[in-house]
Amino acid sequence: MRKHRIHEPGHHKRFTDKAKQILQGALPEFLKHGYTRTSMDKVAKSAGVSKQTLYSYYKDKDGLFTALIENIAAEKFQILWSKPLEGEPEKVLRDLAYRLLDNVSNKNHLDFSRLILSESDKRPDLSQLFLKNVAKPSIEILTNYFEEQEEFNFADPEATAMIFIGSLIHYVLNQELLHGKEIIPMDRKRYVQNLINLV
Amino acid sequence: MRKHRIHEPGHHKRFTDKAKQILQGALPEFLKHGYTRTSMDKVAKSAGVSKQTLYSYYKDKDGLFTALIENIAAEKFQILWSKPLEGEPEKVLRDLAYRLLDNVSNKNHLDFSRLILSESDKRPDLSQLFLKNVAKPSIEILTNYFEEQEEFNFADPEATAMIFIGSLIHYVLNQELLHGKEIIPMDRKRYVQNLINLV
DNA sequence: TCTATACTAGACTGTACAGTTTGATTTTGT
DNA sequence: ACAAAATCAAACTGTACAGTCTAGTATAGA
Repeated sequence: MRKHRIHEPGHHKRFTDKAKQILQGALPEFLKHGYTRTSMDKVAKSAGVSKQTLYSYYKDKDGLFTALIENIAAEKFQILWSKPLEGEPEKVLRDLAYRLLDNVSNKNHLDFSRLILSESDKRPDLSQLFLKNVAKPSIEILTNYFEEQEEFNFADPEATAMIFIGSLIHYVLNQELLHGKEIIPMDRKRYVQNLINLV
Repeated sequence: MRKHRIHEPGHHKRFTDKAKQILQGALPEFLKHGYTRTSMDKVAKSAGVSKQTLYSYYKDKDGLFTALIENIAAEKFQILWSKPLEGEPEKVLRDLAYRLLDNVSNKNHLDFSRLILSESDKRPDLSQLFLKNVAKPSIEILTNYFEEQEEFNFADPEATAMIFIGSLIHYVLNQELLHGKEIIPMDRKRYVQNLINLV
C-alpha cells in the first residue's frame, strides 16, 4: 500500500471528513489532559478511528497538536466579537465585559488557555497564533470603538483597550483558572463596575 | 536498615541540608521542563544526590513537587513588596509598576507562573497557595496604600488595586510568556503611563 | 573499634506510550 | 465485478521513566 502524503488534501477521498473527525476526537483529550498526558491511543479511540488512520493524516503527535491548535484558535473561540458595539457607551462596555467574562470563563476556553500557556515555551509559534487570531482582533475592535466614540477622548485608545481587556482576562485567570474565588474573593459586578468607572 | 519517616525533620541528622539541596536541584528542572517532562533521575543528578536519598526525603514525585512549590512560593517570589510606598503618588505608582514588571518578567518567575498555571487543574491546592502567598499580599498592600492616601478617593480601593495589578500581570503574560512582543507590540512606558492616567 | 545511620552507584521491574508493522476487511470509482 | 485506496484491530519495538532493590562505602557517636 502506497504511503499517503501527509497534510495534503486530495490524497484521501474524504480528507476533510476524517481529518476533522480526528481533530474533534483529539480536542477534548488535549483540553482535558494537556499535551504530554494525552496518548495517541486515547486520541484514536476518542476519535473513533484506528491508530493507523490517525498516523496517515498526521505525521506525529506534534503534527496533530499543531493542526489542532491551528484549526481551533480561529474558529472556535471568538464568537464573542461578532455583535456590533452600539448604544449607550457605559452599557456597551458593561455588556462587552460580561460577554467577555462569560466567554473566557467557559470550561473549554479555560482548558484551551491553560494548554496554550503550558506549551508556550516549547511552542511559541502556537502562542503567537493564539494571540494573532484571538487576542489581537479583540483589542483592535475595542480600540476602534474607543477611537470612534466621541464620548471617550483617550490619549491612547489602544493602550486603554489593552488595559480594559487585560484586567478582565486576568480576573478570570485568577478566579477560575487558579481557583482564586475563595482566596481573593471579588464579585464580578463589583470588578466590572470599578473598571468601567476608571475608563 | 530502618525506613526513614517521611517529611519529618529530625530523623535525618542534617535534614534541612539535604532536603534543601534536593529542592535546589529540583527547582531548575521543574522550571525548565514542567512537571511531566521532569524525570526523577535528572532531579537526583541535578541535586547531586542519589535517587535513593531523594526517595528517602520525599515520598514520590508528587510529594517532591508539592514540597518544592510550598517552599518556593513564599520565600522566592516576593522581594518586590518589601520597600515602603512613600512619596509623590504618581511616582510611587510608576515605580511600583516598573518594579512589578521587572520582577514578573524575570525568567524564573515566568517559568514558575507557567508551571503553576499548567498544573492548576491537577493541583488546585498549589494554585491557591501561590495566590495566598504571592498575589493576595500584593493586592492587600496596594489596597491599604490606596485607602491611606487621601489623593485617591476610590469608591472601591480593593477592586482598583486588583485592576491595577491585574493589568500589569496580564501585560507580562501577553508580551513575555506568550511571546506577544511582535504580535501586539506595546511599549512598557506607554502602557504604564496609560494605566496611571486611568487611576 | 564497633555499630547504627546516611549515603552512593547502578541494576532491576513494571508500566506507559510513540510510532511501526502485519494482515485482513471495507469502501469507492470504473 | 474488480482493483486501488482507505480503514481496521492488534501485535510489536524501542524508549523513557517512576519507583524498588542490592550491595557496598562513608561517617559519627558509644
